[in-house]
Amino acid sequence: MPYRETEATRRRAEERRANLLRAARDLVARHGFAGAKITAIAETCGTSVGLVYTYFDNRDELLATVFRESASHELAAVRAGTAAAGPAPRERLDAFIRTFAGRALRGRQLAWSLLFEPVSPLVEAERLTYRRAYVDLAESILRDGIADNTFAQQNVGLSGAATIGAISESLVGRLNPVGYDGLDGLDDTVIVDDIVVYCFRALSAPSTSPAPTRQETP
Amino acid sequence: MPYRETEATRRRAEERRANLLRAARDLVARHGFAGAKITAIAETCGTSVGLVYTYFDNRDELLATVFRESASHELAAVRAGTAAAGPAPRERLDAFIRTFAGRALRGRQLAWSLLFEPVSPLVEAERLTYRRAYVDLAESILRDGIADNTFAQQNVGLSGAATIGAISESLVGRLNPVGYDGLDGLDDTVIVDDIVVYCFRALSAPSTSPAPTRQETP
DNA sequence: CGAAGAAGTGAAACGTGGTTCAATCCTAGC
DNA sequence: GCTAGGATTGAACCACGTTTCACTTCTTCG
Repeated sequence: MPYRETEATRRRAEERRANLLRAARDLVARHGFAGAKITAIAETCGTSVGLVYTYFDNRDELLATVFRESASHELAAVRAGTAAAGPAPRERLDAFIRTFAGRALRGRQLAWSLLFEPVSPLVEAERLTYRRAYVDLAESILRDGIADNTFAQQNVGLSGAATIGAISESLVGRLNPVGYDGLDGLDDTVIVDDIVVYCFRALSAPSTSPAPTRQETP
Repeated sequence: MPYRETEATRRRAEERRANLLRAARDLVARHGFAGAKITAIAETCGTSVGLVYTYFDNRDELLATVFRESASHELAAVRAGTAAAGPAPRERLDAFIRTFAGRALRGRQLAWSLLFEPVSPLVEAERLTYRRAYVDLAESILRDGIADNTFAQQNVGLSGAATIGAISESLVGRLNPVGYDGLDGLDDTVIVDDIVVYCFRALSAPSTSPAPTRQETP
């Protein structure tokens, strides 16, 4: 019985798979999911079209994997940024928004693809999962902030979703490859600052509502 | 020279066109834009596939027309609902949100299609226009409210977008045909009430303390 | 080396809708 | 009724990516 799977072959296979994923990720980050065509992926990493199908059942599954990897990377970054701000809800919310918005504006095509680009249902399901994760993160900050009176008493679930919505919608214009943007001409940092202001006002108790942090002048 | 265009023929043609549009509208309201296939449209109003192309250049243009009609109808309804509330910014904002959210929740598939369903770039352009119109409407309420001190001094453009985003995102879960919804189990009216609360908090001046740090950006 | 069988190739088949167009049906005016 | 020319039909066509699969190349081990 010749041929046996061995360390070398397994490693090579994993490498191949990783290569395909990397190629796909790059294409997505450059041209969106629509641009990640099987032929393009194969070509990018110098293999044949058919090979892709020995590593992935079909395109959707491949794209879903790409989505998962990219999105979880982003989520981890936002979580890290938030955690780095310490335990105080005020600082955590500030960091959350700035990390999220900042990263999105720095990698626009990717952010747009992850947040808004039309995708197949399978990938959309993946997106829903991550959207939930962001809402959850916002909610947990919110809950802590309500407990210590930083934020007003409120429907946490709704406020979480609404806040993610407010942030996203404020960014769509800038991220969309074919933009509309009623916010043209404004500097990115101004936008982010104003998003922070908006969210703090939206979540804080009217009576206490303190000025948000890190307010540099434009 | 036999055959001449006449009143009767013209009327019949317009009727045909209107029929096609109505069929398409119904299909969109029932199955989304993806469900409005040319064959389905033709079948629905008992004509041939080919005929569609004597009335519309191509599918995208037809769908864009459908979008325009449906969206402008919705927009008009929201405008009317808002106007009916009188001149006071507080009541206008309240009416705006309730009309918008209420209609969306009453016609979910249509609302979802108009707001979120993946569509071709041509239709997406149409969507952008209407989204802008809603943002504009929100902005005008906001501006008036700032003038009479109902609302806080703020970046009107951003707050308008963010507010539309907050409302939309709070609704996606309920509208999405394949839902995620972290807000399951809550009653529609509760949701709408809480959206109103959220938006008012987001836009209103803190009752006691004066305007926040960052002054309005034009 | 040679056999067993996995890895890899890429051209052709497929699926899905939109779009065309030659053939046919109608309508208006004589 | 007849004709010119528009209205209507629907099967064939096309576009375009995805997926398959018969074939070739490579890897392992006795």
